[in-house]
Amino acid sequence: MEVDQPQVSAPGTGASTAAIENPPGAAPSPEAARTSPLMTDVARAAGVSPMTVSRVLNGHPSVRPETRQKVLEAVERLEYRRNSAARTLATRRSQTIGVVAFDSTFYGQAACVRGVEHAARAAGYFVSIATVKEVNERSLGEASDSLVAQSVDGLVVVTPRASVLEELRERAVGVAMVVAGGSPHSGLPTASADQEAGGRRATRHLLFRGHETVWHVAGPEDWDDSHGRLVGWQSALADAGAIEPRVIRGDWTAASGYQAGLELARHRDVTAVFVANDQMALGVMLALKQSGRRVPEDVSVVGFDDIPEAAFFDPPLTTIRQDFEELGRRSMRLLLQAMETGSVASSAPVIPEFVGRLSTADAGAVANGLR
Amino acid sequence: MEVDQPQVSAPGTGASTAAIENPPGAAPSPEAARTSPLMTDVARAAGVSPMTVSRVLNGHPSVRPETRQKVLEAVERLEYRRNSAARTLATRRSQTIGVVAFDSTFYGQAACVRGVEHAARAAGYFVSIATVKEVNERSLGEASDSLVAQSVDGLVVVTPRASVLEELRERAVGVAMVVAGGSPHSGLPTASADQEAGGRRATRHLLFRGHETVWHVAGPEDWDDSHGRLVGWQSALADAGAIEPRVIRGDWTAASGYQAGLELARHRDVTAVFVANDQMALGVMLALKQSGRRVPEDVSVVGFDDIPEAAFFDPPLTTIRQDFEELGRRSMRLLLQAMETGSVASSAPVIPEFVGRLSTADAGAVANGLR
DNA sequence: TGGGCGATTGGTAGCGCTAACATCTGTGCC
DNA sequence: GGCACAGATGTTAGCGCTACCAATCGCCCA
Repeated sequence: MEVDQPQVSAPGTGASTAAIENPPGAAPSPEAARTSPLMTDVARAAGVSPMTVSRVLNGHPSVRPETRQKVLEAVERLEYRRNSAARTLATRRSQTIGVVAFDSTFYGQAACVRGVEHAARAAGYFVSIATVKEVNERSLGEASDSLVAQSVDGLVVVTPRASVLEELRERAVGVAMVVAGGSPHSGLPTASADQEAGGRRATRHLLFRGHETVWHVAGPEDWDDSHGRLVGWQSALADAGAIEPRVIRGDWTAASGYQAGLELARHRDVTAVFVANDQMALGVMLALKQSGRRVPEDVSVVGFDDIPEAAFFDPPLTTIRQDFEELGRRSMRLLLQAMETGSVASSAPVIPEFVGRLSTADAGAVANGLR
Repeated sequence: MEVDQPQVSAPGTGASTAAIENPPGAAPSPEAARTSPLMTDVARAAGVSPMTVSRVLNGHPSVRPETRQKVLEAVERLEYRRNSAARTLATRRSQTIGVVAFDSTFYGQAACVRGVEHAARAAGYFVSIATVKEVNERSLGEASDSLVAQSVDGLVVVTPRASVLEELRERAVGVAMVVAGGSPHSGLPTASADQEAGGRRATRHLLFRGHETVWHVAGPEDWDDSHGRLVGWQSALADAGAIEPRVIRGDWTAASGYQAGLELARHRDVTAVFVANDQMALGVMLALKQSGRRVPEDVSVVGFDDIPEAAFFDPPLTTIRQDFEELGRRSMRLLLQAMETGSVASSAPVIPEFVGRLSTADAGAVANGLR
């Protein structure tokens, strides 16, 4: 059988027949720019080979300045945009990093994702996000799968629960991966804040103010942050020889804080409470006040996070500030490192900062000039 | 430039050199499957052609069930993942939609982005996000460019200011684009909430309660939402024949609300305030209270948005609820439509809902049992 | 003055997938 | 029984870019 050799597409014979009759340099006719220009078009316009265009666009050093100039002008003139799919296919790198995040309106999570995103863009990466409604192996796995399917170059997992990551490491083989938040003991490079130090700081503040002991409204049991803050609280109590009241659990929402506040109000001896986040502290304070306990005169309250609204609660909330964006930035830095070197060192935990406001007072002191 | 460097993470570096002498022909060692399997591999494993594998994976109808089964099993067995860059290159569709959003911690924006994301994933699309720090032509343009460079199939712009979109339409040629939030008059398909109706509702509520007039703390002038709420307030006032007090401007933050509250406190005749969002309302209330004005006994306050914390402000805030996630979902629906049909109809604005709580009282009524 | 070296540039061959055809079954019908 | 026809599968040729190597050029030193 005769194999008729199909027309070898000689360079210059370009694909589009229409383009042939369109002399270069002509004013862009309305019909002309049907499809967006290709690297070949730029090359032709600049009088160089496609390869040279590629080199210019990739910042390759050995291109003569004037050649580079010509190419850049052609790029400008044709409004050329490199096709990233083709680039990804050829280089096996997508210039995209994936973010797996817990889908919540919690300030901290959102701010952290923001930090990652900005750092990524600053480093020249695109960002693809997948949020999960529940934090468990399966959902995180699916999310990371979908990101890996997009061939991301790296993965930042913003998760409250590091224990859940074991399996993820296996699913996302070949992709650099770091964790933001969570405990730094996950076996993966992690950027985290020292929750325990924060919890200790909050508790000590209340103890120093003369309170015999400090109650604690904790977050969900399965969050590393909850755990850290609780442990910090316990250790500060132990150091001071104070008795440890029963822990009350919330779910981070103001509503759960309100419930916790109602329960606290039933105990006549409560004078100081460390609440594991600001939203819950808001609820706690409302419940306390509605139960006839003044804040801070009767009960002092310390929150955690320092969300932007905390300074405008009534009373303004004493709290522990976390820099979530910084956390995001750090994890991105870690990821860049991991992608380049394969290194796996976690960065040292950030120490949260104490922010004194008006929701705390000395024990037993019916404040006079506090408000 | 360096090629893939299979950095063995094991501490014992000596082991890696030994691995080089790994003789060929040995049983599939753990080292073997260096690269991920290709469609060709699946095809071979299933005893069919690559094209058939492709068809199965794309849900093409004309594949015999048993063939499909064989292929799926092979896919499973080899843990095959389709390379999306290659797919994108071949199909010219990336299965990714881009989201351009204003980079803020504002609850509404974040919730809206979430809504988009979930709807997108439900529809089988990846989501790539670019946030901008400032809302102007240039920054939005850059963000959308970077998304378009990723060859997204569609674009959702979550913007507070629709006027800024003119230029965007030209830059993102060939990409379907819709707007979430903003005014519905941008010339682009838009999913929005009826801010004006919300503002009117809030103002009327206060008027009905017997207040002679209602003051307004507005958002930034250049946000469509601010404008709509303000117009609603004005129209309700006009309808009632009430005089229109001077507008006080904030920037959405609680801090700016606090400043506004301080100013309001200087006017002895203020008995009712409609604040353009809940965060500012929080600040307003604190300033009012610190200035010796009780809420709601002396001054009634209505917010806007119904953020999750609003119910736990002190007093719990009467407000206008917006369903931001629904907004996101709607804009995604619009986008899918636009991508399929090229249609450009905006969806009807959602009407925000009134939520009565304790921050409002009848004019002049020194409430007894309100708390 | 010739060979060699580095800096520049070009050609070729894919990256992994799918659209569009070509081919091969099996079926129903006259 | 042969032919049209549809369903199931295979073959070919790119999608737009870059890695790799080859070719070319200028310039230096012996």
